[in-house]
Order: sequence, then C-alpha cells, then structure tokens
Amino acid sequence: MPELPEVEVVRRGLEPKVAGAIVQSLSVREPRLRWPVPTDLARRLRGARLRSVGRRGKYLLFDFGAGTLIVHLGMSGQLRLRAPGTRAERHDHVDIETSAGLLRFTDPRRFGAILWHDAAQGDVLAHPLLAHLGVEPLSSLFDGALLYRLSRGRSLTIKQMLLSGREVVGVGNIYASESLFRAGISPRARAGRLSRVRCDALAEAIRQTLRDAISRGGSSLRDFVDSDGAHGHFQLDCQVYGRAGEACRRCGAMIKIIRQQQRSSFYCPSCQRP
DNA sequence: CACGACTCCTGCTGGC
DNA sequence: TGCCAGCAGGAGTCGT
Repeated sequence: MPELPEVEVVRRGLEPKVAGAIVQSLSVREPRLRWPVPTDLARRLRGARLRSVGRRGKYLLFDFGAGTLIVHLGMSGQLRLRAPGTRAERHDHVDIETSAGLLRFTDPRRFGAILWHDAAQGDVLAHPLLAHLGVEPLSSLFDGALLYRLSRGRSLTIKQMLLSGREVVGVGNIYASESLFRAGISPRARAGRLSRVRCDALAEAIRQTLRDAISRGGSSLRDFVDSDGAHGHFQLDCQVYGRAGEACRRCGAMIKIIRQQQRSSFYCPSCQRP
C-alpha cells in the first residue's frame, strides 16, 4: 500500500498525538509478520515514553530513548490511533496501548514488520535494514547531480533503479511511473545512459510528485488510510498509473502498460522517450 | 559487485 | 450470477 508519501502522512498524523505518550501495554495477536514480532517487545515497551516518530524511507521509527521500534507497513499495513477498547478485527495483529490511545497495527498480507532496535546496539540508522538505504528524496542531498553520478555505468533500467531504494528511497511503483512521466523518460531507459539534464528533470519530478502526494494526504489506491482512517486523494491526479488504454492527458496518445521485474509500469509512448 | 528471479501473504477483480 | 487465475502499492534473499 504505502510508498513514502503515505508513510509520511501516517507519521505526521501520529507524531503530534503520540509524542510524549507512555506505553501501558502491548499485545500481539499474530506475531508472524515479515519477521516474527520480537517476543520480548512487551517487556521492553511497558512504561516507556515515546519521544518522537521519525521516518527513514518507508520505515517508521518510534524513538523510546532506550531503543527504537521499527515499523514497516509492507504492502497492506495500516497504523491507526483508535479509542481505547476498540474491538479487534481480523488482521489487527498488534496493539500498543498508550496514554494517548490505542495504536493498532493492521496488515492483511503480513508483509509488514515490527522490530526493535536497542540503543545499546548503536544508532538505529545503522540497523541492517536501514544502513544501505539511498538518500531521502525530499532532503537537500537529493538532486540531478546525485542521480547522474549514481547512475553512471549502471545497465539496469531507470524504473528498476528507482524501485531498488539503494540510490533514492521511498519511490514505489506508483510514484516511479508518475515521476518518469513528469520527466518525459521511458521506464525502459537505461539508467546509465541518461543525460545530466534528464537526471535533473527526473530528480525534480520525483520531488514534486512526492510533495504533491503528501499534500493530498497520500494515495488512496485500494485501501490506504492515514492514522485517523481517512483516505487520500492522490489517485485522482495520476497521469499514467492505472490508466492503460486511456488517453494521455498531455498528448492524447494511448497509455501503455508493460511488465518490468514482475511489476507493471505505465507510460505514455509519445511523451516519454527511452 | 551487479543484476534479476523468487518469495512471503491475503483480498480483489476481471474475464470467462 | 459465480468461479478462480492472476495481480496488487514492498523488498530481502539467493542464484548467476
């Protein structure tokens, strides 16, 4: 479900409400997520005070001082703040009862993850899952120069490079297609062949696409909801994603769909060049 | 190292 | 109308 904008929308929704909250209890109904929920999590969290809610790529980072709760929403995860006592339904796998309310993790496909990183093990950003992530696309470190430098000598397609998360994080299948359309670049273009000018255009397109999506409250393709259960509106503005066979809004040509690495890519064959 | 295929899981949807 | 194959927004791991 969630790419960077959706995760950021969840983070922004939660942070002002739960920062400073004390954890009262934690209950795990289904520990079998992408990796097992740590068995000692309840003991570690009980009585702990949540300092802040951060984000790295698509990972949410709940800082408790003594350690960090790492949460990934996978493809179908939700993290919502509910009234205490709200009845658990199917796929409501983990509840964190806090002084600010019930923080509930729901994930039908169980591709999500809830992990603990102890402060004694060092900076959470050095965690194996986070250490090799690319640059944050909305930070000042990300621009066309970086994209150009990191793509030299690479034979994979630009779509695949964006999805890998090793150069830039947070761009998933929807926003990769949308960003490439904005930049006029075919998803099939070889990353290593992109000119500096086109890298500039792509970096700017990625930043604009993600900012727009965040400001609209995230994509609501399928079932994305924010921490209050509200749906986003980005899907209303998709230029190519999910529009195979329809007319390009810019030139009228028919939007195409192709498969790349088992994922669909949507693009306008007229507006986007290899 | 770089790259691509495979995999985990449940819920829909589209085509028959 | 009903059924079911195939596809879905992620990304770590493994084989080449």
